[in-house]
Amino acid sequence: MSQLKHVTIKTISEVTKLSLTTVSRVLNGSAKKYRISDDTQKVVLEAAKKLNYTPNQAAVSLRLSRSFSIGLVVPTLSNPFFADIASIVSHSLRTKGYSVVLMDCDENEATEVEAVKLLAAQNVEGVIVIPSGIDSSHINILIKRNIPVVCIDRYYEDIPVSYVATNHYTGAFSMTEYLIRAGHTKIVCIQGSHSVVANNLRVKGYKDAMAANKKAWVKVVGNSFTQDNGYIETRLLIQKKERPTAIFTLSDTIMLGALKALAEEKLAIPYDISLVTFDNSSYLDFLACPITSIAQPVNDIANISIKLLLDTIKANANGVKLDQMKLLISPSTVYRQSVRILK
Amino acid sequence: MSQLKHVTIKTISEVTKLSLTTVSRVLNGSAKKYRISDDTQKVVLEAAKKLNYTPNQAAVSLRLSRSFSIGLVVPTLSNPFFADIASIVSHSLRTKGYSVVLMDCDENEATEVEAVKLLAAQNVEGVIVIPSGIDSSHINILIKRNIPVVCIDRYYEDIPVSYVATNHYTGAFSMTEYLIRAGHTKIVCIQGSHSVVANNLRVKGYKDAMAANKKAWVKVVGNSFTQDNGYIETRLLIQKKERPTAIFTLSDTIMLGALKALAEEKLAIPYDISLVTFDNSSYLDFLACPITSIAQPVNDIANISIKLLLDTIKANANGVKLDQMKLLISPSTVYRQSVRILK
DNA sequence: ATGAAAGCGCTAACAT
DNA sequence: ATGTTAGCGCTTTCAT
Repeated sequence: MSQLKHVTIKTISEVTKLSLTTVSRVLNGSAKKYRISDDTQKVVLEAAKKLNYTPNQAAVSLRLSRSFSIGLVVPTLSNPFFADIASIVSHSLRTKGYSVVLMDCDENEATEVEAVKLLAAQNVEGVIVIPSGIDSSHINILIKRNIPVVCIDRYYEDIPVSYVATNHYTGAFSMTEYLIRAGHTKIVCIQGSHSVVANNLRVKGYKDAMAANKKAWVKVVGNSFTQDNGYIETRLLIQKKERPTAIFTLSDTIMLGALKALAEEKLAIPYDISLVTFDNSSYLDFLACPITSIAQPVNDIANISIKLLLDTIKANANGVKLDQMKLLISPSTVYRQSVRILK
Repeated sequence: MSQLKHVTIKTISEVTKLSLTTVSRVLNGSAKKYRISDDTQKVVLEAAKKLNYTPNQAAVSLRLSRSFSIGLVVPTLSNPFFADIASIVSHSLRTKGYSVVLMDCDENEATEVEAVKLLAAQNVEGVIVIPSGIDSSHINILIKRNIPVVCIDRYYEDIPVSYVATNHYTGAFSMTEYLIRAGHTKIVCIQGSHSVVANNLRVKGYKDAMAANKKAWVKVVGNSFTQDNGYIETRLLIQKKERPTAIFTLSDTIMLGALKALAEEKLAIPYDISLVTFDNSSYLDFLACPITSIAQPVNDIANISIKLLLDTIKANANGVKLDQMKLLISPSTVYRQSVRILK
């Protein structure tokens, strides 16, 4: 290790002939609290600057038992929805004095468990997690250690952790009703993975809307949030003699697959078949036929989660236990030209 | 602070009636090195598990003067290219025992400077940065503190920092030649921001290819990596009497704007005009006309950067100074149906 | 095979 | 207005 000797407050104390305490006080901004003279402050500050001093965070953390860092656990940043949230979270927490330790779990539950354990060991002051699975035992490690947790998007049934998510149910419900109002009766829903709560809520929204409007032709197909799934299911659907009049894909990835299948069969949207989706990626506007979509309220979700987490941390520090919050943020619908009005 | 007393090695030492030293040795895996008996090991391990012990990273860091963390500075995760890199970096570094501290700078240079300073204060062992600007002084803070740095995508002319990037020049060059070989003569290039090195290299690739093939009709327009820019420039271009036969947009965002302008004027790709782009977002396959594109080698870039950084860290620890590396990774071209063969 | 003790860099009682 | 000192949790040299 040929590192040049680190500059510490001790170095500065020697150089300035002042005590460690005084140097420390000046350097961490509690100078006026201890009425340290302007002259002294100046001497210390100058020495610090000249020596290029930076505090050793490990020492501060150890001393204060605070890490000034917050964990962010995401399934994968390849998903733009998660990436957008990570972007806001990282950026916003930094302005509040926290570093963000990122854990990308590659959509793997086992990886997520490891990630959470690592965060616990690092004594993060809180963690925001977008869970990949349904098992909550690893989250319990955090709870037991009294580390505040906020879930985004997906949540656990069995533990009292606050969460904020899109109101998937009302989103899917209102989109389905929109199709029904437009005169569609044979509306099929291509879903993502059943092990994802968000998916199931969307499916329920679709089903309930169909039931509420006395539509008998209820059909849910598919099993994953992939283009392949959208492609395969759509191919199967359009081959049947009783072809749906509208397709509701539960994600943009699924939608892309559906699009490909429709194009291959030369079916035009919305003339031959209507198509709506969930996510509202920015390219929807620029497709051959711009696709109507439910838009998740990413900004609100990220900002509310941060506020919730920081509030919990603060309450915790004061020995107060905050109630679990369940916040469902209403998504908006972006109407484009992919739905044919049949009546 | 109503925290329950933390479990430390001291707790375990008291419970097991063994010394701190022994407990520490067992817990950090150096048991056999000190020939600690199996019985003792078992006792310690069991107590640790029962008490739910996790080491205090701050203490370890302080003691070892190692942080086990690496900084990742990105302009914004809203850009899928950066998000993909962040995903791989976070995931891969964790398997190598490092945490990743994420700094999303919101494409703001001042924010980036702050971010870098924070990373320095945290004693990260290295940092991977995708620079937002061209000023390098903040990076010098890291260099001075002997913290290894690797740049991705963009780099600094004036400091000897290793970097890895797409070979923007050859990518644009070969794409342009492809258009020329297809018989195009009036090829226009819609560029992004001139303050971005990657942009300028792409422009140069385009120009050089045109020159190498003696094409006089060389035209570069535009000034930012946005849909608006693509839209506006394309509207202007197609209004002219001497309309280009092909448009080369230097990013997918720009391309989306171009697409919109073309659709509004009912110009069909590739029949009325050909279109190629740079980035290769996954939706290109599903557009009305699938668009031919240069694909950045994200995986290679991320993995090579990581290797480079870790090698530098290792060398550093041994007092060796590694040479600056400049790695340009060749992008690939994904051919789709957006180019009309004119000869 | 196990332990005692020093010290990493910092902060905060507790002096004065 | 400034200084002395103990200690946060851990690793490691040096003993035994």
